[in-house]
Amino acid sequence: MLKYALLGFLRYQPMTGYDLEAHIRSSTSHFWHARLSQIYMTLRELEADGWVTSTLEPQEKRPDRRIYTLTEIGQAGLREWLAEPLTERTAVKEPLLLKLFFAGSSDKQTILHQLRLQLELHRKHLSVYEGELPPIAAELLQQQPGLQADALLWSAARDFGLRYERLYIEWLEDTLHQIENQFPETS
Amino acid sequence: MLKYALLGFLRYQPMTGYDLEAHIRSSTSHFWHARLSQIYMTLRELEADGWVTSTLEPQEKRPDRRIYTLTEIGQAGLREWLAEPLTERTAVKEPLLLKLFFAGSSDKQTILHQLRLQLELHRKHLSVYEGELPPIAAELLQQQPGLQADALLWSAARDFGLRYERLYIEWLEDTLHQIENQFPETS
DNA sequence: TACGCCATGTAACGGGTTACATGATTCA
DNA sequence: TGAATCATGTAACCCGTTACATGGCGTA
Repeated sequence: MLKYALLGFLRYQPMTGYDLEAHIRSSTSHFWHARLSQIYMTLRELEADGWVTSTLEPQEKRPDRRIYTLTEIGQAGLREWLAEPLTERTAVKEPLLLKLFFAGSSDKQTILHQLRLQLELHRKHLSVYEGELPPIAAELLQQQPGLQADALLWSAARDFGLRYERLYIEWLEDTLHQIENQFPETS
Repeated sequence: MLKYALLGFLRYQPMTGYDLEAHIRSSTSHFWHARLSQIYMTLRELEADGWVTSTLEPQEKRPDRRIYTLTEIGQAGLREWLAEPLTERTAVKEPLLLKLFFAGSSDKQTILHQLRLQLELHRKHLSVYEGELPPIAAELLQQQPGLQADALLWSAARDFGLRYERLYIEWLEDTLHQIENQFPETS
């Protein structure tokens, strides 16, 4: 699926793998992320399949920049993927819940400690998240008018992320209270 | 991580891979799932590491049942994992959001259609979910008293799943309205 | 002086999915 | 008659992570 994220960003403008990573981090990372190494590998594969082409821009005292451009074939591939509906819901995989589920014989304080740590992490994340109006996306909007439709979808995706973080925090708070009050003390 | 789910269930009683799959499906599947093939492979690995042992229970006209039992080493491994806190939040990976994010140049009706399909899937899932009081877990509770602490945690995990589904549905409804009203018609 | 940014990649490994293979029993 | 349940597994593949390798520039 990463390949479609890359194609999606390349539709706006040609870019390097490094640039793509920055775009992903600053705008889709709340629902889709990737490591640089994987981005570089995937770009190679896309090029091998003819979905993108690359040119080398020489640089001194720094590795040459390899700039990727979307081809006709790549555009068609992206369009096809976009048109294809997802016919299943995506299953959740949440390690914290797995651990909590089996923690019945753990020490009460250990469980509370773990949940409080997660609460802290999620609160921090939410506050960062709330503070950002995705800067790279904003830049794109200024450069290219006619992306209002895109902007609407971007904000819908962002909204999901915010709601999710709030849910997570509320659930942690409620669960902490429940465990504080109802979980048996270790005897 | 699957291995800890298997150990977690084996702590209650010895079981076959097939049984474990049923337990997972009926109680953790909303936040952790696995295919049978993966379960069988993982059990082999656990046995090779000495975390479980297995005995063959002969059956006629059906493959023999291989019953797995948790060892001391396995119990210690599980305990250790339970004590280890998760020091990061788990990143979300949601294909629907990725697709939506890049759908700016798609046809309005195509987008609406995809979101409506997801809404249907999530509503169906929620109604099934709300209807189930995990039967296998309930059985365990009857057989083994002293699992009230476990039951509290099970219901907390279940609660997360329910909230998540409700959030997803609300977000889909809101997003559908927004797109219906504000997304430009394809000209 | 040390950390973060820029900029590219390779190699080994891990976890998970899909497809394949077998086949009787039970229930609608 | 056909689908679901019981019951086990193997092999190929795919996606992703971690670790390794290189190294100058700007800034605190």
